[in-house]
Amino acid sequence: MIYLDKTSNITIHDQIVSKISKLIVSGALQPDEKLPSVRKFASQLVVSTQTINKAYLELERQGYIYTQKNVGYFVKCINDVTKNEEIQKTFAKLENDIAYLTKLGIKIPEIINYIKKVEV
Amino acid sequence: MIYLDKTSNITIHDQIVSKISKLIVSGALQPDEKLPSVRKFASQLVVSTQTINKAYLELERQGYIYTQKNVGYFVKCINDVTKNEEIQKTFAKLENDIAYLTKLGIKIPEIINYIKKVEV
Amino acid sequence: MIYLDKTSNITIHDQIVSKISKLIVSGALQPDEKLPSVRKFASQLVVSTQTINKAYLELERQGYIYTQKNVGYFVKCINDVTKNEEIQKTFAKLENDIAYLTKLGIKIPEIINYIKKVEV
Amino acid sequence: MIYLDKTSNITIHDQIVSKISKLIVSGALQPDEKLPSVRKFASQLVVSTQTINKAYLELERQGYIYTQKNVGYFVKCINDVTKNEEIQKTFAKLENDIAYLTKLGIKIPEIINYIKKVEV
DNA sequence: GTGGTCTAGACCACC
DNA sequence: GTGGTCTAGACCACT
Repeated sequence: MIYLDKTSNITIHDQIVSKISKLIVSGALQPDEKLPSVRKFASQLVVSTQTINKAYLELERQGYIYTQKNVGYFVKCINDVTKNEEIQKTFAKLENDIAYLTKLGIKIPEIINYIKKVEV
Repeated sequence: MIYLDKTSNITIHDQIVSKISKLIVSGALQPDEKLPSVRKFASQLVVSTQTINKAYLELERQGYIYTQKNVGYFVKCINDVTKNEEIQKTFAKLENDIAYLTKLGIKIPEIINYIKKVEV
Repeated sequence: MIYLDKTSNITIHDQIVSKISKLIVSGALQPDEKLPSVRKFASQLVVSTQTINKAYLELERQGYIYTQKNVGYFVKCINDVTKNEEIQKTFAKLENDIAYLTKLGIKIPEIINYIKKVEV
Repeated sequence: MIYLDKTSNITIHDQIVSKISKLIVSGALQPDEKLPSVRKFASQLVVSTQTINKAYLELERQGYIYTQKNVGYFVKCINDVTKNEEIQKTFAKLENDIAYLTKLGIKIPEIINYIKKVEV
């Protein structure tokens, strides 16, 4: 289930786009799986249908989903290119945060130790 | 110098708050160092003075800076508590991204190797 | 055979109406020729019978076809008046496009040269 | 001034997109010229602000205009590539209509004569 | 006053 | 029931 922060500075439809796309890329949503209908999803998340519409349109524009009129929205098969892009973006964020941590006085070995604990 | 993304969904004053606070916590801005005047900063960043004002007020509220009337805004001495909070938040983000990377098929040792390369 | 663009903004039954009427006026469909039954046509075009029904009713209203109950829909004899209307409408569109081309910097002689090549 | 057909099957925002883009490509709207504000245009055309918004967003996506937040929408400099695309599309329509006219019994020389008269 | 977002409710074409 | 469009009115951040 998706949790939305309605007080956030990030727009609601962008939050939805971001979460759905993550679910797709990570495989939690399988190719050709049907997404909730605009109306059902809107009532589930307690937002207007237009907000869902905008999110779905954006996901379609970004290549994550496709639409069949009068039928519904479906998950596209994510190719390796898209996946690699996601990996690159995430590594970039990682690098950024690690740089920040070192500025805060944390040494790389400490970070690596932390990550190894995450693994468990 | 600060770069702002005026097309971003994140509000401009929030971008400023986020960047200044990072500069402070990481030590790039030293305690009691004077920040640019509202007007100068506004003209530097090509935004309105109100936007800078709002950013400074928020930074003051969050405890990063203090104000001396008719003199200017200054960097507060960041205590260890604040620093630790930052570290905790950053580690939380790190953990999040690592979880995402593993879902994308990257193994922890690969991530660690990547981090070691960053170190160089 | 008719090709439909189901992603178009133009409604499906309007696309059908437009294509059938062109086939009739241009003589590809001869007077008193029987049109496909609603059900067959619907399954051929992979649309619902209601859509075909609506298209046929509209074609009847516009005077292109007539219906014999329990028998089917048939092509009407297109009189010269209808034909002339079509010709006028098409010339109007032509004029429109030519005006646009001249605004784009294309000279009339170039357009005529292009048309002469089409002739071949 | 723009006239909208609210009874048309073509969506209102698409009508606006189509007309504005023609005005831009043909040079009636000059590069960096400011477009009407969302609200003013909406009240002029007697549509909702969202409809204008959608039209402007689409025009931006198609590369005809650009936006400066809190300032307005402006006409982009149309490069020759875009112009050539427009010319190609219009010639395609022309060819289509000419084919239809010939099916209706009009000979190419007649069409050329007609065009020459348009020239006057 | 500017763009941008959101809601709640409505209507349409289609399945 | 499905997506798609539209309205009218509201609030926000920024100039």
